[in-house]
Amino acid sequence: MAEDLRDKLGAQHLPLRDQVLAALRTAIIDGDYLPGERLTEDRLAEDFGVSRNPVREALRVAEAEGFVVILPRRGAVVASPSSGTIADMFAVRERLEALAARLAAERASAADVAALRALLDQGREATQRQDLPRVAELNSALHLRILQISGNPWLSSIAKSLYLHVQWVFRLGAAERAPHSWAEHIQLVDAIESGDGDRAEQAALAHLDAASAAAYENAEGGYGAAH
Amino acid sequence: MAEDLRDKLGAQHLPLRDQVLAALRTAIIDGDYLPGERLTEDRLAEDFGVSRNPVREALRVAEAEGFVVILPRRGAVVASPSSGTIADMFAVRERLEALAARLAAERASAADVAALRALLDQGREATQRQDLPRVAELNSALHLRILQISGNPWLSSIAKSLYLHVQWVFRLGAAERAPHSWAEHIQLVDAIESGDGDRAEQAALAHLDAASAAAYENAEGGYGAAH
DNA sequence: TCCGGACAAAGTGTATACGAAGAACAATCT
DNA sequence: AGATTGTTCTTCGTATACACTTTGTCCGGA
Repeated sequence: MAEDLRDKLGAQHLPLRDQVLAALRTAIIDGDYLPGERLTEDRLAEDFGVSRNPVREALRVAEAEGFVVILPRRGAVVASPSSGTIADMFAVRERLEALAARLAAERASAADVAALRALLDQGREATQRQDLPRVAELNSALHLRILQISGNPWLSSIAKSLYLHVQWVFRLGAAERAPHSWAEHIQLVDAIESGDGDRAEQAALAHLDAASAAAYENAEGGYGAAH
Repeated sequence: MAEDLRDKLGAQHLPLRDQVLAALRTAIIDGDYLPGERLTEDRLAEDFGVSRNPVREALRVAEAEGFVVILPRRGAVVASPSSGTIADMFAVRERLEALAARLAAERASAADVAALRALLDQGREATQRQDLPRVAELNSALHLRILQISGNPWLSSIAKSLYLHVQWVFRLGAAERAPHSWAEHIQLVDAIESGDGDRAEQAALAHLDAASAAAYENAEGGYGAAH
């Protein structure tokens, strides 16, 4: 048993615990494991075809990242993001991405800007094709790229983590909302290219405000689970 | 062997891994383990008087928190914060604590303000006594309290983590710089009490700017290690 | 019926041992 | 000297064992 998944995972030469962590994260984000669901070590070990050790190590990190909650002597359960934390997450993201936009504007090379423009083009195209999953993917890619261009590793890693959680909440809320106006993205990249930090920061703030409003409205109904 | 430390740690009923993690963190922050130093599992297990399992789990979390770097098949070494990351950390902290100050101003209860005032008093007193360690401790307590009052768990946990790293860098830089002007703290608490979010945010920014400048100047000489 | 305690089951927390594989370093050989 | 080969250290993953908690169940008695 368990050979099937192990082979699938074991193809690469990454430590198993990292593969388990990645698999666990995506399983949670994709809703395969729902908020409140119990994650016993044995069960996860079997699901991923590994022994308890890699699972345990992955669980500790997942806890630190906020995807699971571990109760002493009781084990792990999938965390339950409440609608309160959506607002909290966006409040933090807004500050962080505004800073990222400013730094990116101040530091972006021509190649950086070109890469952003390329993403913008692909996004426009995907939007026309109504390929929503692809648009969402490009949306993430754009934001992550700006983070990277900012050159601040702390900013980058923290915002990346927040971004994952935002995606998680979105997935749970069934509504696959049409990703927020691509026009805002264009203004943001324009601002970054101009090298004007203030302008870039304002553009980021405006974008995040709009996204936050939409997200909050979308999630208002509640998104199941979470007892 | 190892019974001595185990007894010391095992007094409470927290999972061993958490105790190991806490001990590891403080050991790194206090400079007992220096940047670049190699941390083999066996060695840590012996140092803390536990088996390798809790150590491994603690190491993974410590890696996620940025205190150690794990090289596949090579093991863990204490991370080496460079002077570049000091500036990066302060850039993020500035945004985050500004937000925290604003939220705290908007949400602080009378009891919250009273608690802050109490810390302020103790700080003034400790400053007069020239009890620098105590002042540093109160300084942390004040910032952490404001974070907590902000009521945003994401903000709180992220900033807390950043704060630990800032302390770490400070400890490494031998100079136990006189903690930045307590007067700035008073202005910050005044602003929070007033309930004026803008004013609180400005006060936080001013404080962080000053602290950042001092820290950067202090660390400029370089603080050993960091290859 | 409802309460309370004994009892069993499940699962975590920790320790230990073992084998495989990678990395670093020393010794050896050409 | 330079390349190659071994040796050693250590991580990585597996397996196993066992104590201890928590939880749930069952049963007898008020």
